[in-house]
Amino acid sequence: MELPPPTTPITDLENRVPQGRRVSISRTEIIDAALHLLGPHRGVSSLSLREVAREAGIAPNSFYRHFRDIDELAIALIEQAGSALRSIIGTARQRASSERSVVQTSMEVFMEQLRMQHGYLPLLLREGKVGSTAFKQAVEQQLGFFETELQLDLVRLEQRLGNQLHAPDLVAKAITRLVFAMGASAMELDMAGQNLILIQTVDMIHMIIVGSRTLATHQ
Amino acid sequence: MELPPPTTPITDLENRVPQGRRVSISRTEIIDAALHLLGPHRGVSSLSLREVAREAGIAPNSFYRHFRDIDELAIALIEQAGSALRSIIGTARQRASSERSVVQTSMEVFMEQLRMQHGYLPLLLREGKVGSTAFKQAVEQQLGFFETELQLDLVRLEQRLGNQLHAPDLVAKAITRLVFAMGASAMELDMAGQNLILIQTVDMIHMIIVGSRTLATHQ
DNA sequence: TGTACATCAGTGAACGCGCGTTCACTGATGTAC
DNA sequence: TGTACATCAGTGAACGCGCGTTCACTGATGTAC
Repeated sequence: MELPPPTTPITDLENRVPQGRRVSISRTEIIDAALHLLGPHRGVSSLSLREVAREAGIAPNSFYRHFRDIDELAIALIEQAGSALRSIIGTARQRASSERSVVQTSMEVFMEQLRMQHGYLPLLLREGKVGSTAFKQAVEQQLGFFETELQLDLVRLEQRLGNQLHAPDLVAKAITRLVFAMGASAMELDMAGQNLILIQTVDMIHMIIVGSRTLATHQ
Repeated sequence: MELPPPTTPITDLENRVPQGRRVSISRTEIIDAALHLLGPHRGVSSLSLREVAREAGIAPNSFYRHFRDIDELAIALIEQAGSALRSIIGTARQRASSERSVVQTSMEVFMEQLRMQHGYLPLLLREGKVGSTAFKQAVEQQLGFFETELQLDLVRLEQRLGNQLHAPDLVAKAITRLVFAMGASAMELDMAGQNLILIQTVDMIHMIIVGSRTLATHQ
């Protein structure tokens, strides 16, 4: 009743495949609609099928042409958010070199993402404890990817510095979990509060790394 | 239709206040009903007023005599869970003395709580990111209490051992957040997986403490 | 190029359901006399 | 002790709502000839 076919121009992808069968709806458009509904204060689990359909400007049952149910959409959202963020953080890490600046730079990028109202990070931070098993596994998987990449970077960096690390896998896991937990609390705070969390988290990360070095050296 | 007045015997509290005005429903009974509905896989935010009322054996609108809405019940649940757990962990800490055994013992008690199907811990672990502002603040407050008590114990212990700590408040905060994050992942796992998480978390905690000592000493 | 046909993404209407909330009630309990 | 009354915790019925899901449809598009 309200929304006739959306007036936004058709994407480039659309133009590149003109002989395709697709008409006006794509999976991506539905995902984007869901993303738009999820501000900084709403969780994926609170999305309803009809609401997403409304936002995407399609009939409720058209949803089923692209996803089996809402849960499948939620998982797609998490996967998209995870890979987008890993790419962003990965780029940030490459630009920094010394240990302090790597940690500092990564955390700054992280907090910057946090502040983006409709960004991917709040999405990942808020989820993971509620929802279907498949959904929780999807979140856990993304965290695992973060840990693996962090561990690689850590080991590389410490070798360059001539240091040894005790249990680098646990160092990476501890840092990842801690950063996500701290980030989740930071979401509710104002700018000053977020900066405090940033400083605290950087300090915590250093304690973990220094502790790991000390344990590797002195025992 | 199904449930006439519950057949469970009236509590001791009830008997101690015989001239009170209360009839068959108490706030506590509603909280217990909600607790019973929340197994290891359901979040507080998924509870409906009617469902809780059904479980408590009362009419849906009787709920309003005790709580303004479901959110007020959720906050009461979190507060009860938090204080119960702090008491349990506090007792465990007092029984242990050396650093290793304090960490080890506390974590064992923690994991034991985790395994209790209708216990308080899963409740606290699952929440905190979704829900009303008041609800999230209630969860954050409980975490703050944990941190404060942990910090007191840490400082006391390290003084006895003759060690100094860098930023003991951050050490307590990092440990608390980490333990809760690791615990939350452990909930989904079997016994063997939970034991692995236990070992990993103990190791992580030591890295943080050792790192804090090293930073306090060497700079 | 033109026409007839098959495909299938998107749809409008309808379903039954559980929800939160409201209303006026009822009936047990405590209190006043 | 007995009676009349006020209080108010608990209730049954009803409301309108948004939900997920289904059905048979329609009409644009690609394909065969």
